[in-house]
Parts: sequence; structure tokens; C-alpha cells
Amino acid sequence: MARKPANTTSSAGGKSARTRQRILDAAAHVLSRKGFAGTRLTDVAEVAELQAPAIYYHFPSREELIEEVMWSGIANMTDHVQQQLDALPPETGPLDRIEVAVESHLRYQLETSDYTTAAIRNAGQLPDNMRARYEAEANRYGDVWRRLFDAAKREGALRPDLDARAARMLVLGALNWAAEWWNPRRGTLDQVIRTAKSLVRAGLAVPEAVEAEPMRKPQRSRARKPAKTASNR
Amino acid sequence: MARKPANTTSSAGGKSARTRQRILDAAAHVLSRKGFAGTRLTDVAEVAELQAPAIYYHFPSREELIEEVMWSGIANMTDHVQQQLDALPPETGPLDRIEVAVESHLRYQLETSDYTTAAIRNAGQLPDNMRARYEAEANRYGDVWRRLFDAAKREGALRPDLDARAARMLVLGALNWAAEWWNPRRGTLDQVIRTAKSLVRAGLAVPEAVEAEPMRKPQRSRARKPAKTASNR
DNA sequence: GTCTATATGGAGATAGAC
DNA sequence: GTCTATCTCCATATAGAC
Repeated sequence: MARKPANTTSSAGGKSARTRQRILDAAAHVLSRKGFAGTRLTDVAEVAELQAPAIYYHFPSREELIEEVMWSGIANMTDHVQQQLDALPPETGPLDRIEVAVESHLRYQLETSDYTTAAIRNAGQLPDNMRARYEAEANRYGDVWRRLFDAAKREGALRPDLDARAARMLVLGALNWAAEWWNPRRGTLDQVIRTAKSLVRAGLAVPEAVEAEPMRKPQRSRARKPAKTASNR
Repeated sequence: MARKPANTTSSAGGKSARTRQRILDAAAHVLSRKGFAGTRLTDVAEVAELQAPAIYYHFPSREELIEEVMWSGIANMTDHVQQQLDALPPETGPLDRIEVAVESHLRYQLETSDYTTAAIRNAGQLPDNMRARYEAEANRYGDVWRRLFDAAKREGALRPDLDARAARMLVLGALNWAAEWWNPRRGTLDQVIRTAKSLVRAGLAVPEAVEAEPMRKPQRSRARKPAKTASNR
């Protein structure tokens, strides 16, 4: 995951590694607030409590530093959400799984991590030469959600008038945007999560299934052309 | 709305006014893609097909140019959506009104205007001294939506487990985010709009009202403490 | 009104001391 | 490993020709 500085004699938790982490944290903080072009190394250095040239001991360039922040922001989100999904009992219904993803995403984004906010806010502003690595990881996260929606569709849990891709992206947008407006002083995170889950479930589910969805196993043979939706990234 | 250049002898549709507009359009284009700090006047000039110093004949500074793009992006959106709402028959139900706002917002944002995308993407990155005018206008737009949701709540059209403010911001987020992913080559705008309307209506409505809401008049006296939600900005 | 030429300052990056 | 000093480049902004 992490590139190590040239001097590899120090142990994994040594001073160098800790300084490097401090620089990454500071960069995520600045990046999430000032944007890609507005992120200056002097500001990063100030937050990390060192002088700007010291950053070059740990990172070869400003761009590499920023790229690592962006990449790890979305990569950690992917791992976190997937981990929560993997921990569910196998018989969990598709809408319940989506609710878990909604909660995991919001919690991670709003509670844990400047990285994710930095990634989400700046994805559209990256110069072309920095996009590749980030987009590969962003697609991995998109795939997590695509699988959730495909499963729901396959089991007939999605209302048929919904376009699966549009619905998925609209839901993700609602979650991503929360970083722009949520303020702990204006309402608890739990309140936001509860509303988001309710909104998403009711928005997606066929009316009969809203109230209480039976916890049934995925029924693969009920699918009509599963390959079709799989290509719909 | 628009500041005029020093030379006011030219008519409203004169060459100066047209050049000024070209600069604004170019700035919106660059701003929506490169972000606030990444917007360079040479890039704006290139898109507008003139030399960078010529911009200073029409705008006193880079900041004033950007501020005007941001401000007019959100101001035009507000006017557009409000206008669509005002054109509805007075007996239109609150969820139907919300659907109209959803469609107006998406159409304007995705079809018409780099300005709105520029405003939405860069709102979080504005330096403090540029925020005031933009935020005043953004609040005006927020008020349009707040009134829609307050009306829906007052008439009992919103599910009671939803937090009105959180639900409103989640819906707006879903719409705002569409600019990040929608691509006309991946699906029609109409398809996105149809899905968004369906998702929002089903997500908000009390189950009984999903299918076909009676077009009834607002019933003010049914409200419980209307002042409560009004202060919930 | 728009151009060319240029003053000014700020940011990334490097050299080399400690 | 982190610092101070410095190089270089580039963007805003101005001066002044046309």
C-alpha cells in the first residue's frame, strides 16, 4: 500500500513512518478544504508541523503526495464498506445489504476520514496524468455498489421503473454530498443515517417490500440475463 | 445583475457586452473543470479567444470574475426552478411540486449551464472573502427547497420517520452530484430524470400516497406547529 | 477594446549545512 | 531527517502602444 522512504533501516513504526503519516494526514486535511490546485506544500507543512522541504524527504513530488491521499481515501472506503458487507449473515436481503452500505459509507466519510472527503471533492479536478490510479480504485468502489444493486434487481427488490445505474449513482451522490452540508452541531450523525436509510430503502423498494422484507437467500435462477446488467457500469 | 465596464457608451448588446459574456462563459467552463485555485486567466482567455490582459478591461480582478460566475450560476438556477414552480396550477400537490423541482434542477444543471456546475463544485473551496455573496444566493435556493419540504410535511405527505432537513439535503445532493457522473452517451437525460423523480417521490412519500396522490389544495389547518419546521434551515 | 512588454510575488523544487 | 538559503518558473496585474 504505502511507498516507503529511501531509508528503510527504520522499523515500520519508526519516526520516519510517523512523520510520513503526519504529512499524509495534513495533506488530506488541506486537500479536502482547498482543492487540488489550492493545496500548497507550505500549508501542508504547517499543519504537519514541519518545514516544506522536509516533505521531499518522504515524497518525490507534490503530485505523488496528493495522488496517494486521493488513492488511499477511496481505497480505504472500499475496504471499509466491503468489510461491513462481508460480516453480514449470508441470508441478509439485498435491501438490508444496501442499507448497511449506506450506513458504512456515511459513517466512514463523516466520522473517520478527511481522506475520503478529499478524494470525493477533488476527483473531478485531477489533471489527466493523475487520474489513472485514482479511477481504478474508484471503479473498485463503484463495483461494490453495482453488485448490491444488481443483486437487488435480480431478486426483484427494485421497482422496475428505476434505471439501475441512474438510481445507484443518485444514491451515491446523496451520500457523497453529505460531506458538504453535514455539521455535527446541526443534528446527529445517527439522525442523518436513519433518514438516509429510510429514504433509500423506500426509494428503491417495490411498495410491497417496503415495510418488512423477508430475509431470503439470493435466488440466482430467477434472473433474466444477469450478464446484461453486469456490463452496465 | 451585471456590472458594466467603465465605458458605458456602447449599447446593451454591443461588442463590449458580448466580449464580457464570452469571458464569463469561458470562466465558467474552466472553473467547472479546474477548480477555483486552478482557474488561470490565460486559460480563460484562451477559451474566450483573446489575450489575458484584455480581461482586465471588463473585470477589475480575477476574483471578481470568478465571484460573478459563482453567483450567477446559483442565482440563475434559483430563478429557473422558482419560475417552473410558479407556473404550476395552485392545486398541485406537494410531492408533485417536488418532482417538478427535481426535473427543473436536473435539466438546468445538466443541459444548460457550466455556471451551475462551477458553482456547485467550487462552493466549498471559496476563500472566506468571496463567500458572502455566493452564500446569500445559495441560501435563497435552499429556501425554495425548504418551502417545498415544509409544505409536504405540513400536509402529511412526508413519512414521519424522515428528518426533514436531512432528507432535503440528501435529495439535493443526489441532484447536485449528477453533474459528476452523467454522460449523455451513457443514457438519456430523460431517463435520469424519470428515475430521480421516482426515487425521490417513493423515498419521501407515505406509502399510501406513492401511487397516485390526489391533487388537493394545501390544508393549512392540518399542520401541527408549522413554526417548528420553518426554523429548521 | 485589445494588444505586447514587463514588474512583482508566490510556489515547487534543489543544495547543502547540521 | 529536518533545516536555511536559493533557484526557477509561472500567474496576476499594470503600462502603454495601436
